[in-house]
Amino acid sequence: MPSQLIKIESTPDLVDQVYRSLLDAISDGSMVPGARIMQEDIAEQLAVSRQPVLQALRLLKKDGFVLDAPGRGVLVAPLDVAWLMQVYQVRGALDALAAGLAARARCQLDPRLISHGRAAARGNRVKAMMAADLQFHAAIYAGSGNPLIAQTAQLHWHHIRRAMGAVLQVSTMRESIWDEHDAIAKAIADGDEDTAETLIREHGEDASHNLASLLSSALNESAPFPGHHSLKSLTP
Amino acid sequence: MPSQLIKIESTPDLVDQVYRSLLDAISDGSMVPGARIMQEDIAEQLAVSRQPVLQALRLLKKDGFVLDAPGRGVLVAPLDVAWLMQVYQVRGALDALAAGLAARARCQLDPRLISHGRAAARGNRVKAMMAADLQFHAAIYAGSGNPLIAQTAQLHWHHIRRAMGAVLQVSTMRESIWDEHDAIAKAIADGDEDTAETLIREHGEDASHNLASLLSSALNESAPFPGHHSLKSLTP
DNA sequence: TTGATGTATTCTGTATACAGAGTATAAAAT
DNA sequence: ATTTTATACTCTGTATACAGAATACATCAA
Repeated sequence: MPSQLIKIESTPDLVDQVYRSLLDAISDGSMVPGARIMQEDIAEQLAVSRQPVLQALRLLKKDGFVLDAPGRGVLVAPLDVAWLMQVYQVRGALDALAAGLAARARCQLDPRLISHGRAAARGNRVKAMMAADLQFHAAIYAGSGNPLIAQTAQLHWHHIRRAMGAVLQVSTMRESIWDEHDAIAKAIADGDEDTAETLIREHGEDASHNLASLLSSALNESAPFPGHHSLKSLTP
Repeated sequence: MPSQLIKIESTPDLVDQVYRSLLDAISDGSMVPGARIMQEDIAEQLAVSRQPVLQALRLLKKDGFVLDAPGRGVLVAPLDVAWLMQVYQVRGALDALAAGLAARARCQLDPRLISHGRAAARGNRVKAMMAADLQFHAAIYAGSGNPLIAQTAQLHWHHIRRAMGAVLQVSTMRESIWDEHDAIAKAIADGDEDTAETLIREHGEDASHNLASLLSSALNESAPFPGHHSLKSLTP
């Protein structure tokens, strides 16, 4: 018998790679909301044929990141405050569910999530803040024991990330959210379902209102400037 | 100015049509759980090329209706009680959210939904019962004013429909659920958010437990019999 | 008869080719 | 100069063609 062999991981599918590349580019704002997407351009930039691009675009359409523009292919979905609020509502419900389940399981979240989060909040790198925030919430999803929650909410986070990137205000990520996170983690560890659900619900509503006001004012003043398509290459 | 013209509806996309056809076939059980899917077969049955089939399968994979079978394409997702429970959990949260929002809007559900539901429950056509059930819940989604809820939950209903079809027991749909529906509708109309959420939550948990026990016993006894692929034609 | 190895088949994923729909441009008429 | 019409171009969706990977079968050896 040969010594332990490392299992080979599944084929990196071109469609998946294109999907991720586009999702990233849209989420981080390098593909401007409202910009028209041309399959051939994307295909050329990523050095693949139009086929995988076509399929990836269809997946993104299902997720709401691109919209049909009947006569002229697809568009990067414009930022829409109403839509964002709907996303927040659903994510709030999922967060509450996950927090309750995690509390029932008396899940111990890694304390470093919070300390790292505080550190990021003290800095001024918005991306790091958002990443830490997501990591904390993702830990709750994982702790819920229901992978469907994470799968669904993960997509919502991309929408939120996009909106946050649009309002590049550092204030969006005030440090106090980590006090809230701390309280939530404690409630979960104590197995206090009701408190965990209530806290995370309020937490989500705060974030929602906060982003709504920032975004709606930002959308009104900013004149949208034309596309600066730039995708990361598939082969890093 | 020409007189009112009826707007022409968007192109019936082949991919969408294949997607719906497959989703229907999987949901109603005519494509057996665990059966292997061959693109060429599907393409031939629907009289299209493999291309739209390929894309539709990828969408279905994202939804969890088909699974990757690394070396051999895709499989109709086997019925899995644990997975179903997770679906029910998420749907429960969405239902509660929708019911609360609908109550806040003091939404008046069409009373015929319930009377028709009772009529169906007295009959013995399982499909009609499930349809009435879905219609009631869909009305709540619509009443919530948040289309994202409906979009997400709708997929879950297909999973549930599939599981219900597998346990063809009429008892699954006892008439008493329409008493529960009635109470929920009243709470919504009265604007009583808490009651509506609580009632629909219990309602969902009952259904979940009910289906879980039926399904797990059914899965243990039934010897799965080989595929009887049969798809509805694209052009009816 | 059982096991292993080589070959052929099958099926998927990607690329290329083709046809149709729509838009924009240019030319012509008022 | 403005409006209308015709032509060319662009881009999408679908079909076909191609190459690689995996499986199943058959052949051969023990």
